[in-house]
Amino acid sequence: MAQKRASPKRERILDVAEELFALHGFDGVTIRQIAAGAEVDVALASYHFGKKLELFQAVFERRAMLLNNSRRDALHACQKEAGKKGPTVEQIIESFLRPLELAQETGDAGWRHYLALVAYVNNSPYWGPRMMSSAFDPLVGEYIEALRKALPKARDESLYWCYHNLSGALTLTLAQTGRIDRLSGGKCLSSDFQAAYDHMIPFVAAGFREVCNTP
Amino acid sequence: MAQKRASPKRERILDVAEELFALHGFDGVTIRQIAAGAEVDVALASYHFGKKLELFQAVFERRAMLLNNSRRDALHACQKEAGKKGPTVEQIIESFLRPLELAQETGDAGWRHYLALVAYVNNSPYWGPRMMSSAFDPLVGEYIEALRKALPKARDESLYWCYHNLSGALTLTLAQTGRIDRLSGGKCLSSDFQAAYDHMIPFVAAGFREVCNTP
DNA sequence: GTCTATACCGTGATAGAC
DNA sequence: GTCTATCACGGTATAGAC
Repeated sequence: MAQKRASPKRERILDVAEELFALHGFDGVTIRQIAAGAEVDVALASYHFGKKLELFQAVFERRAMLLNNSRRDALHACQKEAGKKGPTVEQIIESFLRPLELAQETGDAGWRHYLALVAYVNNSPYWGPRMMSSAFDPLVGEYIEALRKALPKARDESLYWCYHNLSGALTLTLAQTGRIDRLSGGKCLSSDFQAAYDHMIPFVAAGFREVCNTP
Repeated sequence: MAQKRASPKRERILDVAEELFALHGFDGVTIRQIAAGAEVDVALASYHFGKKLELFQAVFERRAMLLNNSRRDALHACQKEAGKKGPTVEQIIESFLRPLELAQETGDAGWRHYLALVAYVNNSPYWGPRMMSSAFDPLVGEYIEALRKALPKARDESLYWCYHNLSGALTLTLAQTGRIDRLSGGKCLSSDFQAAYDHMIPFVAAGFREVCNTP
């Protein structure tokens, strides 16, 4: 059933599937739409990936490791730079979010689509528990530990709920719904990631401090 | 094609559709599943609601007005209580969130499902722009105005981005994905709405102050 | 007016021939 | 790797029972 090596058509299937799944969800997309978008025969998707679900998982996993790596690098870099006293809350949040901004602002639209797909999965009561934890929670655990060090008085529950708030704000940003465009009458744009993170980082850091600086 | 009066089967269709749409999204649910869940004939859904899309909209709209009303009441109550100087950021956020907690903690599971559906819609790049703005943005505008009064130095963009962060944190809470349960090793529960809002309110209020107290 | 049984017809996932 | 056939399922319309 197909090797894992990169063939151009195989990659095109993944690219198109990524975009369509991000926009319409797993059930809102048909193999035929994907095949048409990639300009390949319907059957080639099953040839390379097997069932529709397996294609979905392949799309989800393709960039997960890359993302985890660049985040881990950013976290370790800021820890190294901060020395023994450890990084501040802002620095930690920054190292969590900026790798996403970098990915989104590559010319490669694929990263934007992929991150919208992660938003879909993370917010889904069906897919969330099935796919998010295994792919991302190990590294999130490292972030929580770094935050605990920066906020030594924090209760565990507070740390997790604050992370939950961060994750939610981030998820809505990744989803690219354009709602803020309308609400603000065009003053803010969903596509303006830099503005999103510039506002999110101090917002979230202040939230962590407020909630986690009391034992 | 049917009047709007309440018939028991009609309500059951709405209830089941609400739950299934919230869990699986529009395309992940079939009319037949809904009919089976409601123990009615397949054709009854089209009899009462017409096309699948219209059923979806009927579900979405059924509780939207009720929700807006209880929020508006809460906002006006806190404004009245605060007098001429106006309510604090905390009080405004509280009046935005607590009505949801009340709804979720009714015995009526319908409200939990409905709010999970709102989370699905709000986070969807497809449905979000089509359904959220018309239903909820007018009242959100009132909230923004109240916040502007409490944060007179704020730039417009900052207010909107902060609201976006609030909306994201809230959305993930409404979605009930159970991810925090795993991540925290059971210390926090998606189903514990009181804990969620108790942590969200100070978190968000501090974020607004941090980002919006500079011109 | 409310509801059921059934039929229609398009579409989708997938297997198997080539 | 590609093309085609299969077969189940889904949305919806219709006819008529209660």
